[in-house]
Amino acid sequence: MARPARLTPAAIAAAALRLGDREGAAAMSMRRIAADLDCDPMALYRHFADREALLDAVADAALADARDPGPATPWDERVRAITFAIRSSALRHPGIAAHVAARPPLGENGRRLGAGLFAALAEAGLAPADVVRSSQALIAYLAAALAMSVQAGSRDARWEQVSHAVAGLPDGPPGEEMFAVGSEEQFEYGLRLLINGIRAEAAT
Amino acid sequence: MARPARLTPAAIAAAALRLGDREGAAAMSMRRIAADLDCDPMALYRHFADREALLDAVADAALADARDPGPATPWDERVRAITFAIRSSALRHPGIAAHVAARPPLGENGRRLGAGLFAALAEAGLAPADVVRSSQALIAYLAAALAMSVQAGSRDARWEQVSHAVAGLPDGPPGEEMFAVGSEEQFEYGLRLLINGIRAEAAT
DNA sequence: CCCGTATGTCTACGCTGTAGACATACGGGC
DNA sequence: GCCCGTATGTCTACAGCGTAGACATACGGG
Repeated sequence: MARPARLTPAAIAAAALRLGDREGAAAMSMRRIAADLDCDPMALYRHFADREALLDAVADAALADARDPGPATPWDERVRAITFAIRSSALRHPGIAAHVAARPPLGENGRRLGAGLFAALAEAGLAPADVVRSSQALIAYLAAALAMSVQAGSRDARWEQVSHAVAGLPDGPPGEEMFAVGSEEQFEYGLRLLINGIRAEAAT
Repeated sequence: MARPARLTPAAIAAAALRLGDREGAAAMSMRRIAADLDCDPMALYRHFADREALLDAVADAALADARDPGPATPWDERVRAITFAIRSSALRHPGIAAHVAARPPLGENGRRLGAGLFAALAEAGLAPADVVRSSQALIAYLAAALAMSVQAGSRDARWEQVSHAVAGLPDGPPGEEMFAVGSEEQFEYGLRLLINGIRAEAAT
């Protein structure tokens, strides 16, 4: 990657994101990112306090194309849409999906999507305190499902082992998606549980 | 810590757990653990394939005192009990709670508690496939809530900033627990959403 | 008694994040 | 036009990490 005229936080984050996509999460070290930008590793510290701050920016950059359908959409569909948008944006960059999941959404995109979630839940008729609690439950679920999706693809797919071990099933063929942990279908099921729970809560 | 007569996986995990409790997650390096056991770092590799495997054992050890109330308890209370037990066991060891959250529960204790969860959900009347899906949704939520609890205590409590930023509230006094993200009350709220969602699902 | 295996030790390699001193380039005030 | 303060990038160096590979020792069964 050619070096830009001047380094900026956005350019650095974008370069790191591409690097992570291309070579995996482990490649996103300060030295490696700097090499990709053809600059000194220490130059990055002029723009980010530390590696953690840089990765936060990368995580937010990964959410740039996640869209909130806006207030015209019914609240439950909007919640679904925002949640799925975050999920698929993050999964498009598996290298940093784990980081997206592990960090509070403090960047520009995170705040934008969070605001949409708040608005949708308020429209559902929840009390303000429950709006906060519900959205955090949703984000928590989303984050963990994301982390599992990423892990399921790597290592030895150990989550499948869990289902087998716990269910006491034989270790034969897994019956396909029954144990596809990070799958979209699995994700959607849990999301439905939460949305139905929210609907019930709003009705009281 | 005195060195045991012979190193065993259990002894190593226990020592690492104590070390993590005493000096924080960052202290659980192979070198530091070995120093605590008064042995060579490489000796640990005779008992664990790599650091990751060792931390898995530590995470499982942290769940040793989490209890499943057993089949006599109604399914929803049992789900609550197991989930809370895992949460509080993990929080008792904040140094490794993040690791508990990030790893599939493949250890002895993890399987035991997972089996309890499966049994409770089956008793709720869910189809087998939905038992798996629901339990994974619960575990996902639990894991993320755990991770947030731990983070909330460290760094700069940035999750609170999220609520403020997204809600567009002034940065004045936080109104106490309204934004206490990893709090037990927040956790319980999300858990109730899920359990109510499960109940609804089981009714169909 | 002896040998194979299990266990622990030592050294070394390549990597990490980042502190601190230094060079350079730029933009506004005289 | 010059000059200086600040912003930006570079260099060196340090302490720490996980762990590969060769080596020593200790133990239990034939």
